[in-house]
Amino acid sequence: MTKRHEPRRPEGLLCSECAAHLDMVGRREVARCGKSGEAEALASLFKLLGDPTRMRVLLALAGSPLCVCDLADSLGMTASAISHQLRLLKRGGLVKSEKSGKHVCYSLDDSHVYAIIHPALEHIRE
Amino acid sequence: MTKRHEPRRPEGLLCSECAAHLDMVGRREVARCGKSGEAEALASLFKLLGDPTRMRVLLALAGSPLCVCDLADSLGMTASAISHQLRLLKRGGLVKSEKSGKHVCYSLDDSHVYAIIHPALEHIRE
DNA sequence: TATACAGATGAACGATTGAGCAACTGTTCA
DNA sequence: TGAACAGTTGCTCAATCGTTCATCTGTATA
Repeated sequence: MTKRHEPRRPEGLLCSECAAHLDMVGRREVARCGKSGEAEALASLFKLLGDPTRMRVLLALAGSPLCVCDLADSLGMTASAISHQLRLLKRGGLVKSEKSGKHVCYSLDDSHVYAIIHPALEHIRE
Repeated sequence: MTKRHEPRRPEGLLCSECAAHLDMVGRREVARCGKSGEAEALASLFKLLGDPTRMRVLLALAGSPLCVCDLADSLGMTASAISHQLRLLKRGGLVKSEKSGKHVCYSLDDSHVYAIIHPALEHIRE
């Protein structure tokens, strides 16, 4: 006989009640904001996420905070290119930086990033 | 004495248990996918969302399905411009179309769209 | 102080892209 | 049939964007 325990929830899924709630609230609020001028702000946020280099930077930082040269090494790009993109990500409030001696350590600034990327991941996996 | 009822949940928020679960799973999965080649697919999905015209189209369609000329009217653009963007959105699996006589009716193709836009909305509202 | 390294920044180049125009297809209605 | 309308598509152009290169600042080490 199996022991009584918390019901196992499939990874990445919410309980049906919460999923329905999230879905309903999401639809209503998304449809409503079409009337106000938030479309442009949304678009520029997504544009920030819509570049392969910047996305790879964000995913790397989702693993752990990294300095510019580590990012450049692991992505196989110049530090200059990475620095340019980090500047945009920082201006958009997606990453923050902390100076420590000669290095500058970057990390994600906003847990919303996970909440945005995760459903997108489910979309591209169809 | 107040009647016993479902606890009122603030709009747009999940119960704390589900929120924590979603957050945890989100972080883990997002960090992990950095290693596989999904960054490019994610970026091209977000690039699709990263244009003001396309975002306004999506938000309009979140309200209700619309034909091209209605979209063009309500957004103050030519049908050609809208059609060009709808083509991209359709190719990306974000909208679907249904022909009905002279008109072509477009609607959102994926409920993930809400799940992606909603947290983004919370981000830009800080 | 001199050297080396991490990072930032501005200019410039090549590539991409959104919108407009014109031409075209397909449907409706007189 | 023919006119009118809805929508699509190829072409073009101006604007935007990402990367590279050269240069500059600031910090650590010899």
